[in-house]
Amino acid sequence: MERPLHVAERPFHVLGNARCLPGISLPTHRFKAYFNSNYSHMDSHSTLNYSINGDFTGKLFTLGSYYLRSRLLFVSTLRGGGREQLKLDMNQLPSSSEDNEELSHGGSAPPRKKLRITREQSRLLEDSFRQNHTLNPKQKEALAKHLMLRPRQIEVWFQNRRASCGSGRWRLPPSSPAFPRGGGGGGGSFSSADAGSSSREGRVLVLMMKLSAEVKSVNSTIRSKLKQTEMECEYLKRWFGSLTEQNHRLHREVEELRAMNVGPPTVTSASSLTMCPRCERVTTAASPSLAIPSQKTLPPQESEH
DNA sequence: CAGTCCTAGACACTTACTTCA
DNA sequence: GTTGAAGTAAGTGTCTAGGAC
Repeated sequence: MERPLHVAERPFHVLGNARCLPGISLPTHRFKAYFNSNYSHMDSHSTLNYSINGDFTGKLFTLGSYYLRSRLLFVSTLRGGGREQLKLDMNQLPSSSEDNEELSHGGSAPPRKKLRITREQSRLLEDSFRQNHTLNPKQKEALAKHLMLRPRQIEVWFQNRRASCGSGRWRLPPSSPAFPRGGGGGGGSFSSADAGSSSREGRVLVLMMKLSAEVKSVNSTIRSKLKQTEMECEYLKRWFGSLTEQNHRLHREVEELRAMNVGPPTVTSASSLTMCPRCERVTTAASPSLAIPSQKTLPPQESEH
């Protein structure tokens, strides 16, 4: 069943964007990333041939789009001018025992499991990161093989690692130590190679300046958030004061009405109340001017004081 | 050569899982 | 045992460079 396809056949040529499909959809490169990540032991082209049968093989050119839901691959094709959707059950793919284990969840998306990278893996990744903050595909593949991880996991680790040391806005020199992270992993110590460097002081100085700038930035963020919280607190205090005052006023009115002793209170029957669907105000049919603000009424604005 | 389409990689932001106090 | 915070693997949306046509 499996046969290598000529490159010119371009089985994954997408005529439309996968995003045009409803539900969970993947653009092409994401689908490939997913496939390579989870089915790296198989060739994606031949897998499609295997799964969809020989009849479909000839139609691979006309793939419209595809998307994944759980482990189901939906392939939208363009046959005879009309759209047709094929459902490819990945459960039927020849897969490893690990995959089969994951797939035994009755079709629903399995709970997201979190991989914990071992210390040794982390150390090697840190070493690699220290040498280069980005990986080319070959390096990624080699590292993945060496660490017994999926290439996608290496990719994600490097992305997160870059993000954790300055969001990629600035880069450490290739031989500089990575930032130490909470909980360790040994990322913060100099290697023997660094110790022998003649420009070590200079790099340390640069690193300290960058750290200082980062600290200033973080402090600034904290200050602005604190300021915002203070303003919100002040606002809520004023609102509370306003409501308290309103409450007192209403109590006084009730007392005054009781003092007037105007006979039995006239209770408005529920049937005579109407609610405006737009402003959600409850009014009586007789006196729409006595509108009662609903609970969704916004708190008083700054300008009201 | 310019324009268009597609791919793949990167980043920012977010979510969700795990660990630990 | 429970809970909340912190750390972090992974998901998602978007942008961009580069190659093919």
